[in-house]
Amino acid sequence: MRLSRYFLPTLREDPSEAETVSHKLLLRAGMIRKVASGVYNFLPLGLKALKNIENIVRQEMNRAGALEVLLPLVQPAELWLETGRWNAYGKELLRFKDRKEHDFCLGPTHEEVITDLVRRDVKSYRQLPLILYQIAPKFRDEIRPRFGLMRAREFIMKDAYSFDADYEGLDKSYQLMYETYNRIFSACGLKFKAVRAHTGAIGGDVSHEFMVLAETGEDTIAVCPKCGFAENVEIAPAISSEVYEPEPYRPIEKVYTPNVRSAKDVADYLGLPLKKITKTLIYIVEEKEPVAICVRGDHEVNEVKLEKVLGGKPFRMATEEEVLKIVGAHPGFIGPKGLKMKVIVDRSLVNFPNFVIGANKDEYHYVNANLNDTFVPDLVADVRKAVEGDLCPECGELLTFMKGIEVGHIFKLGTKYSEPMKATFLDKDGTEKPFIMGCYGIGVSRVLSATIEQNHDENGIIFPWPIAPFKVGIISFKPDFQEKAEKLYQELSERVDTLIDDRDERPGVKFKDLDLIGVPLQVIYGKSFEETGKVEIKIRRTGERVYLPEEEARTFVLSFGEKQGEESL
RNA sequence: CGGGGCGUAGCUCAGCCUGGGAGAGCGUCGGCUUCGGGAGCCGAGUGUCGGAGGUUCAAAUCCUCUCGCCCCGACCA
Repeated sequence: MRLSRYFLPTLREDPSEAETVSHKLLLRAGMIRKVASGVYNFLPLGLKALKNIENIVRQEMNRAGALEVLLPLVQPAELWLETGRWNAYGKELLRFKDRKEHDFCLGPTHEEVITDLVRRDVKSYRQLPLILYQIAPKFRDEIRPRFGLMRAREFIMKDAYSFDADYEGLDKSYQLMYETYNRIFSACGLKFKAVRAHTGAIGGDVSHEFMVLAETGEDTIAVCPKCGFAENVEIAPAISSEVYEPEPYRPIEKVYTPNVRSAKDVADYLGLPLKKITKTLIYIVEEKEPVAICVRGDHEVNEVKLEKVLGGKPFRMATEEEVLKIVGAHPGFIGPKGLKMKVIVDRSLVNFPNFVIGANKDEYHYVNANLNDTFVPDLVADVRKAVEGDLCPECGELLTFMKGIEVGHIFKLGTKYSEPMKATFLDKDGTEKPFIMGCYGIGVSRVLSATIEQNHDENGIIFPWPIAPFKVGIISFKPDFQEKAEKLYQELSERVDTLIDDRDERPGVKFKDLDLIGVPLQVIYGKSFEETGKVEIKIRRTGERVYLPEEEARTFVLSFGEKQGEESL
């Protein structure tokens, strides 16, 4: 591509609307432009990168035997009524009426549509297993779209659905997709981790998330450096490495603690370590029964675990008013002693000597509380989030924590959709059975964001070779070199996406733009070519420069690409 | 949904407190010079000051309403 004929509106300054690196760089590199909150245009450069990701995904899905389809963005309410999600799905589901006053929605996901498709035309176990996928826009009316493509309302997703005759088949399909996802993200040249995860609203019992590792990730994952254990902290068991030293028994004592509501305030006020101050949180289960949860001041309640402990019943945290009404004291002064409700304590309080609890009276706490002495809990359970210093539940090694961006999620659905939608087939034994389903998503446009979060420096994007919209950029500084640069451009263009900056711009501008848009290799016809006849090749990622005669430069570029391709597989 | 902030040239932003001429830098267009890291000089164009209403002799500026965008939070006490 000739830059003089390309549409590449790069920005020198950070747009004021962007906060995160990937958002800023996507805008500055002229890859995307905002149309509305959480809704974006893809410009030629951005689309090219997106297509590269899509094609990697497509290639690997096809290799796995999945078949590509295209499902509609607009979906009728009828299908969603069948599964009950028309009402169950919140405001994220954008609903509207057509001219005939029929209800429709924009598809945030496609389980209903695909299940409908398959139930109409798949009738026999002989047609199974079947994996269908699409790469298409989705719309979710997010509460708060943010970070550019990271959490957009309209975004590109690859979603796949597997249909099997039995659970053994589902296990196989799931395993196949798990391996395919590993191939996909490797082929993209990303550093990532597959972790066990919470199944969430989509349901099912097993799920894995694929996390691109980046400091700015919104998820935290716990990884064991020894045995390979990896889980989202949303579900990771919390096993403390701490051993509590026994302390002499001290009688419980009520102390005056004015205006200290947070655990940290109480710790500072009493001159005790934060962990000695326990927090008691009041939850309302099924909108009627209050339940108290007790954790150490340096720990946090994990609501995913809590949900399990509470038997999957719906619950929420009590409001300040409710706490006052039920307990008679404000949040911050709540404690388990004398509470007239079910009390669940985190197991980190077992054998924890002489801790502090709220006194259920404003401005007062108890010190020297002890489990089973000061109060007897109804249940001791793991209800906290795992933290630094906790141990691997499988091998006992210290866990490592890292941040990740969720780019893929795979689920076993079972019959969650096939049953209510009466999607059945005739099995070998002549009986009618619901399909056993799985679903597998990749946030394609989010992968682009995540790629940039993981691969950038102060000068701009550093695209991994497979995703780079252009692999090579050619710059020449003297009119005399133009012809030679042009010839190399022609040759390289036959093999890889090549950009030649033929604009009448100053060198600085050309360098800055090539750096900004993340072209992996820059071929420069400048000083070195004039003096020695060798072109200069700059490797964007390392800043390394090599000087080669033109012939060798050509093979260098091509073999560089192949090498990158191999490394990423 | 709660809180905060912003909306002025294509972009980044000043001007608003304390009412009176709509501005700067970058970009764009023309010219000269320059040519290895977002050059210099000369010249040119550039605006419903988000929108509506109000106060006033006079509103980007004060008041009311409204729309849009961004950030933080959505109860970890």
